[in-house]
Amino acid sequence: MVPDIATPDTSAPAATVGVPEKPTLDGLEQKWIERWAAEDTYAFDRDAALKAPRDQIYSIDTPPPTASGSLHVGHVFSYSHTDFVARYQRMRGRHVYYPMGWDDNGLPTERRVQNYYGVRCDPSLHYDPSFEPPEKPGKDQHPISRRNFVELCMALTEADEAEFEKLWRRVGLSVDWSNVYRTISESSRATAQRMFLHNLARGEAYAQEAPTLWDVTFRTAVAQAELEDRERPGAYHRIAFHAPHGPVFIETTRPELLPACVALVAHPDDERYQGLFGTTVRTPLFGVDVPVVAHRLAEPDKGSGIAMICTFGDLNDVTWWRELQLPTRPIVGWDGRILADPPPGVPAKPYDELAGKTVFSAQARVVELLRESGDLDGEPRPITHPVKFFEKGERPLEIVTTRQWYIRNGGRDADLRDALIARGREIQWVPDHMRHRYENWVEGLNGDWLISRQRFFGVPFPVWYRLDTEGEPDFSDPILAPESALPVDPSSDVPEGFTEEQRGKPGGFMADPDVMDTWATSSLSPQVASGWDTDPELFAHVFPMDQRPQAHDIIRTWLFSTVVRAHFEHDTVPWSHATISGFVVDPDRKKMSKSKGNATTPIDVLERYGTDAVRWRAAGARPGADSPFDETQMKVGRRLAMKILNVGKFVLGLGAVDVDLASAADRITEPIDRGLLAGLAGVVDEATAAFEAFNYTRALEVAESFFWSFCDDYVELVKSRAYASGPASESAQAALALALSVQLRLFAPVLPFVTEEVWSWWQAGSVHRAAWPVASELPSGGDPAVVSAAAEALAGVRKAKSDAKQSMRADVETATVIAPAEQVPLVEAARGDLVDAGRIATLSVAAGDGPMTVQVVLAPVPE
RNA sequence: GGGCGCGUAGCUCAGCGGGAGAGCUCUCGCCUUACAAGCGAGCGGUCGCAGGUUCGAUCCCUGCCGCGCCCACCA
Repeated sequence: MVPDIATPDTSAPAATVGVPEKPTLDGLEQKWIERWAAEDTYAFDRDAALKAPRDQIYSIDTPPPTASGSLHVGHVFSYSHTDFVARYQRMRGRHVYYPMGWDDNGLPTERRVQNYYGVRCDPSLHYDPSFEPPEKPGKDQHPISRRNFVELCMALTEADEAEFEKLWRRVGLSVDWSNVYRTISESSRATAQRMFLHNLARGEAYAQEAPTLWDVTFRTAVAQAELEDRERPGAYHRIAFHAPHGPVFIETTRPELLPACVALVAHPDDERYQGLFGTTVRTPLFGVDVPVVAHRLAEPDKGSGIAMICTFGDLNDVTWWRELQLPTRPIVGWDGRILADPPPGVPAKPYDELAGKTVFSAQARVVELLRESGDLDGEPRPITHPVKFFEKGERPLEIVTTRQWYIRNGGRDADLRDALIARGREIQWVPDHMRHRYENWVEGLNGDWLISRQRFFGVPFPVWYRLDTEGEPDFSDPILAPESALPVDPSSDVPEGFTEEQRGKPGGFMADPDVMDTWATSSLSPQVASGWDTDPELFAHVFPMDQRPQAHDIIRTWLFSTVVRAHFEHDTVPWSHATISGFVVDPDRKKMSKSKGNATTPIDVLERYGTDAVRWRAAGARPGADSPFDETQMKVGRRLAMKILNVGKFVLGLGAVDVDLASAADRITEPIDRGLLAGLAGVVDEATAAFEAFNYTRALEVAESFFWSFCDDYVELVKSRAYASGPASESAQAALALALSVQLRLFAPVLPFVTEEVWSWWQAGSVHRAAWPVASELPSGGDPAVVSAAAEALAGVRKAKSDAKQSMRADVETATVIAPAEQVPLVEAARGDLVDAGRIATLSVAAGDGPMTVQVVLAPVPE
């Protein structure tokens, strides 16, 4: 269904800039980028939008690119996809709200700053206003205060973002560049903190001390959504525990966790261990008595069927520990090393041999000790097995008990989970099957969303804690920042009723040291972009937004978390449509990414083929479909752009330039001219329907296929008539003018530069502010079959010339078209054009059986 | 192990119940006053395999094979 909406006035007065002698694509980008900026071509008219009904506004929740990252061709493709739709909607007459954002807070920026300047953040240091980063990063990272560090983050991201904007302008994104947001900006921070306080007040956010997946390199907690499995070498160690009636063998890949062992576990139905349940066994080396317990998660056919539970080796341990209410014996610290002191009940010997070691060297030592004590049965058996990593990390995750902030996401609450799945079904997914990714993920959640990170460049939690007389924090009764004060930085701001001198002192206060995870702030991109915190009037008009474009790999993170936040705060979905783009993959079908070294730099491709050609190629990748990068395709796009330029020049030179478009339809009398425009009307309808379904690929395809036949057949057929004068000539000129105008507008969303260029030769204003074409602006009643019949007959003549290895200019003495009876009048209707285009002296047309044939007698070739 | 998607010309892909298509590549031609970064013509496929439904299947159903992605498993 195509909504019936008002379209802007297009009867602009002709203001011919002039048709150039030799049109060229060179320099088009720079020329029009500057012009569009100067004329605010893509500005969002807030005042008009606020008066417009909601369905005349189109708002887009643009993905804010990671400012510290680098953009490759894949980004260019997916952002182009969104721009196609934005331009289409704008031409449909809608107020397109299309801001750009930069995701500049978080770990990626911190890493970039550390490497770029050779610094690291040490929160214990004081701010040094005179600090200047070294010219060249030194070998050792220079420690600086949090505020100095954040200042560097701000400076570097600003520079990065300026580069990004340049690229996006080059790509031709019709973004309103007066409306750019940053996820680290003051208003973004205020939005994130306000939303957090709302979540907290409603019980949707909470803090908890719990075992947490922990990256030992970055020394921060990470969330379930940020995990990935990597195959790593390991080994099964068969180890004897001591029971009264002999050894009990367990198999483990992590013998170094032996001192953290709190129990052995087997399946309740496992007959081998029935006698042991309820008894205790003694750990080797350490001699700690641990119970043997039963739990359904223990798998009889895995290893020896009985496993040791350690605090904590993996998530299964956490489950067992929680459900079986076992004690805690933590031995791994935040830095990934074995803690200095043994946990309660574990003897200092031989623990002291492990203290301070990495888990890797601790494992080696434990194996030696087990070998010496005779508790290692046989040799370790090497295996490879999947190990959980932080997706940005380099070392396996540990599980460390820490205090963290969470937001409920249905991972521990079936009702909430169902509600969020229902939200997913309110969204229209493009393509539809991407919904499964969402539901798959929500159904598989096994815990709430961990949003706190032990990092520096992010949005801090607007929370302080009172310190008791011993200087210990009281987490049970946090001091919350008042909403009127947001954003706050609790590490430098002081809560009401306290003074800075009381910070960290007994009886005083301390700041919550953590910052929010990137997704906890980017999940608010609709609110940030729509002015929830800054412009409630606008927010009421553009939210829920119309479209969330994004890639499929972050459905579980960005998309899901955005749904969660909108569900809690607004009791709605954040947008009506989620359009999911695929990846650009290399010829081996591997995802393009900088880290893999297979990424193609966009600027290079844009330089070589031109923006329109690259966008044309991008349009060939349908929503959700991965698409291989192939330079030969870019050439095809460039060829199309060139063709539009050339045919535009030619058609206008044929007299179309003087045609008054408003009355053109009345002067189109020739059947083939009317037939052409009837065919074009069908193309307009198809392209429109395709765009309404976000199928820019199909929209381009129908326009393009029509266009090539327009150039190769129709223009060739009518050009000599158009050259002449009289009513028949005027008919051709009017048809050419209308067809050019409509086709430029059909191509405008995908090929903004070349269409704007040709448009500017004879029309006032920007093609991108012109009305999307509608069938009703074209004369009705024509028969497209006239064009196809004439083209078929012309092809027959061309084939004869080609077979005779003659030029297409060769003269034809006689051409005899034998066609099905119904085609005869169609060919006759185009007789004059056919004779001219084929250089035919005598043309006869007759009815016959079977498909059309053309018998051609060529004129003798003069020597 | 679960889910999703995809297997159609050498390549990239459209078509999805009654004629197997497009572009690129390749071949052969053509200086044709819009375009030689062009134009014209042509070669090329038992539509992954096996069953089933149907008067009829590339298209619908079932199973299998292959590829990709997501999730789970991680003693």
